[in-house]
Amino acid sequence: MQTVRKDIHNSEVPVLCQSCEARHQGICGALNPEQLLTLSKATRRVRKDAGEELMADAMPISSYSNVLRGVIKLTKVLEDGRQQVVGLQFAPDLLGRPFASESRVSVEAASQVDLCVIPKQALEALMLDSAPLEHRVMMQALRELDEARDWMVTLGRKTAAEKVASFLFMIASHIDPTDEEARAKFDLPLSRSDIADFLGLTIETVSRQISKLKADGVIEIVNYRHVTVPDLARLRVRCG
Amino acid sequence: MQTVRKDIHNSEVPVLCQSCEARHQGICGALNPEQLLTLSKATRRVRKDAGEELMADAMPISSYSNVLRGVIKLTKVLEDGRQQVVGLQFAPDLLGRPFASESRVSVEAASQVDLCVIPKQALEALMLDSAPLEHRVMMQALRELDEARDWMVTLGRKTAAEKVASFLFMIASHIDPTDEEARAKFDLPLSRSDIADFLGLTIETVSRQISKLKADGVIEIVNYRHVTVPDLARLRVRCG
DNA sequence: CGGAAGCTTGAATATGCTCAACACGGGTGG
DNA sequence: CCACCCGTGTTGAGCATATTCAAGCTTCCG
Repeated sequence: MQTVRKDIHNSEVPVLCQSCEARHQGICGALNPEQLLTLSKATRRVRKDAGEELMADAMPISSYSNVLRGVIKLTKVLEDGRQQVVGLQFAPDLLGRPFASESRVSVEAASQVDLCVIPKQALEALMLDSAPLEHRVMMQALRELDEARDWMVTLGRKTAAEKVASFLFMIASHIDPTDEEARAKFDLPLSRSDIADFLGLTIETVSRQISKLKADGVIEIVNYRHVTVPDLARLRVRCG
Repeated sequence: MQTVRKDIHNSEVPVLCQSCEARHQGICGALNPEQLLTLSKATRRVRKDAGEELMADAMPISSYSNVLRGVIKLTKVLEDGRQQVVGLQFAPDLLGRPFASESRVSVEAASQVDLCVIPKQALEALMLDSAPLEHRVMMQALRELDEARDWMVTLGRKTAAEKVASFLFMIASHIDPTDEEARAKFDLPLSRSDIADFLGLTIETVSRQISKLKADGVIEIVNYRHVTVPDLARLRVRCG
């Protein structure tokens, strides 16, 4: 049962935003109805399929996007084609490097996604105007920095088995943020190839380690993508 | 020949700040003399030797610090002792995770450092008050995020040889930011052990790769720490 | 039913690690 | 002033882990 949340001046809240899941989360939560109205005049909702590129590395940025649904992957590529996933973004994250004219990563839809696209100018103007908004954008950047540093430990110091366990554990806690002792059930938002690029491994190694976790009864796999973890704590101890 | 820079109301600029190298850089550059005066009443200068720990992981934070001289390393440690350096900070960076009650990394002086220590309360109060200050802090966070992501590519996808070359290239460009075609000469701010922890390698592998670069004439080593790079472009191509 | 894409499994190989010995340089004390 | 010692760095040999290359298997779709 879903009810529309009440704003103080709900009549002033743009129609599109009234039913938006992200209205009170992410950056929009920092805006008053008036600011929301200004912003909403410039935004548009877009759906993208898995695999579509939203922004290329080193290309000019013309817009930010709110992630409303689905998973986005940020990647970097070496000249010879070696690829590394450097970040994953979920709803209600804001997409786009604030205050940069060029993207420093390539941005791609990992699953089907819904986005609320915001022109660069519009959001940056509003940020100069609204300290709470800028603050929220900063808090997201800081959270991403924490996550990146956590991941550096995984990339630099964990074994293949620990890397794969860490990845599964991260997805499990992100998608299904129940208790650590609980059972979890979810669909992997990434292909084996994406997981490999995220972990700095080959797809074969990822596959072998997943098979091993399955053989050891730590996870159950149906249909490649669908995973069940009977006991998250048992997965947790495999993360190193 | 060093001259003291003129502020509009130089008389109002605190004595300590007047001769401070970082006065117009880092976060202090975003402050007017009045704000600087308020802040300076709470700060104190501290010198730390290489190896001293400034902040422990998961411990409460009571202060921020401006790095005035030297190199700081941010590390994370796994339960079994495996260590990963997740960031390096140079002058005039601000030390300390903004708006967090606990540190998420362990902070250690990699060389002898001079710091300007700022109580947590004082800086955060000023940030709420001054959008330009908060903006500058955000810009640093975003730069650190960019750097972390660049480093994830190195950790995840580069060979040992490329990792070591990348590290030397990064230090060379940071310490001696001359042209890429130029000759560079500098002291390594990190021990072999720190370099290994930064690159996700062992000290033996780091040593071997440095020896190889030396044998190939890409770098010259005097005295372990002191490095000369006759041609940065030749080092650059080894970074992958 | 056939084909393609994505995934798994196996065998051989290479890259970086472990363990161990040794070298260098700086400081200390006889 | 030299001998010694300790921390730090280098080098070598054997080994383990993850990669490469190759084949075969699922699942999805036409």
